[in-house]
Amino acid sequence: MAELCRGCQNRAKNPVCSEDDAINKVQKARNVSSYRAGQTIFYEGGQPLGLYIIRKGLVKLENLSVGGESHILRLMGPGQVLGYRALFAEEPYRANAIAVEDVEICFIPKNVLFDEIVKETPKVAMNLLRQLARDLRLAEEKWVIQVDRDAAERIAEAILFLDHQFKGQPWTRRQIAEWAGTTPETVMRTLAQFEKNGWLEAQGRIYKILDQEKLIEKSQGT
Amino acid sequence: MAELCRGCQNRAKNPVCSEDDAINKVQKARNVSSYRAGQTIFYEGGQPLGLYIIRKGLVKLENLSVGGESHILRLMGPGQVLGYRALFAEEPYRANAIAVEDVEICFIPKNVLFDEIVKETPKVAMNLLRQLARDLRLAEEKWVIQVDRDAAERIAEAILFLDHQFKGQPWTRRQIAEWAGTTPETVMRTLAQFEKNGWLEAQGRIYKILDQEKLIEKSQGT
DNA sequence: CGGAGCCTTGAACGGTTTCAAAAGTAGTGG
DNA sequence: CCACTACTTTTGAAACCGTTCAAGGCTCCG
Repeated sequence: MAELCRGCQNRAKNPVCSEDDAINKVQKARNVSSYRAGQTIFYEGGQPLGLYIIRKGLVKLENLSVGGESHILRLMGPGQVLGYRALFAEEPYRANAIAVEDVEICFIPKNVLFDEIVKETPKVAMNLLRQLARDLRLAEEKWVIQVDRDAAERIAEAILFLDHQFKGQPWTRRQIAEWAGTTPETVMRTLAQFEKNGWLEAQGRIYKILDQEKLIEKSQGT
Repeated sequence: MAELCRGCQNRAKNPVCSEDDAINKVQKARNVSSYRAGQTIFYEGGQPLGLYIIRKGLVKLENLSVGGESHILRLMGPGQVLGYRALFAEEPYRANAIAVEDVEICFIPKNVLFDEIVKETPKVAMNLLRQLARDLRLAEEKWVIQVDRDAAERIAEAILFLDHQFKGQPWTRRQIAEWAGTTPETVMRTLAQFEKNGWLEAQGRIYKILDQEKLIEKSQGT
């Protein structure tokens, strides 16, 4: 049995649960469920029925192009919300949400969220606006980086981001490539170079940053 | 003297003014001003003091990279809002807003918008959430397109977008390049090719689409 | 034990950028 | 109104970065 929302250690990180005025309504309406690593939480094309809040584990939002290549749009960990973009845009999902590890998730149905929580708690609305506005900055930054940084610079950026947001998490070369907008081969060669420079150390799929300064310098175009 | 907000033909297109419950507050608080083509409305690094609504003309949001290259992040026309991302993110502006043509703009101060409009009119909050969520989709799509379409495909996409959103507007090769994430030379050569194919016709800086089907096909990677 | 997917390296190809140069165009200020 | 300046348009040629293809060995899971 899941504990009460009030005691949840993820409350503070989250635009909905963090407000005392809303927490009782969340408690009543929420629905907890689990997914194993690799399982899909929602599919591209599906209609959003509510909002997900990650309680434990890591989720990736992946977009499949016509050629079959996969791109990672966003990564979310404990305390972060999921599935809100399509919900508020009143559009179908445009990406697959896939559990990278075993995951536990709270679900809040759309009508409760809209009619009881957002409408009656302006602070939640402001929090969600802040969240979307910051995601928009990140997405626009990602495009600019894709346009005028070369592959090595983007990979340095990716390593720094992944280490900062999800420290100690293992990543395959392919996942890093799907995040950085390049190929696994290029990630391979570039990371080997970074290791030779003494900027980081790879233990299997876990990377340890040895010289953050140099990586930041590289990521910003020398 | 500016006419009353109720009679403004841009009301419907706009997340704030479209709601009857809010329009009187907007009318009282707004401030109309004008900018000549080429003038800057706000600067990267500045603190947002409120929200802009474009009444007339075209505005570009441009990001300058360290190398001095300029990238167009967003383009806004009459009825669209401007400066809301930084405002709701509680961050400084991350781009310059520059008038592409002569422009007239309504300004609504932050405190009125937050305390009197958004807080008291949940529909405005929902409209703004929808707007941001859709911008986020566009930004993420733009990144994916940048990653796995080649330059010609991106330029086809750009021409279709610009024609759809801002029909009859003149564009320099450089502006198209800054939108499509490539160089003016590549835009030049590609558009010449499109003309030779009979897909479009250039009259100076204004482009007329002759074969939309073929351009759509090209933009999606043949 | 078998297979799927990942890691790793090499070599070649090709699309885009970069550099350069000349002509056209638009806007500014005297 | 003209001249000057700055920017755009246009085309050519060369260099280069990163992808693509290929092949071997690896690990992990069923």
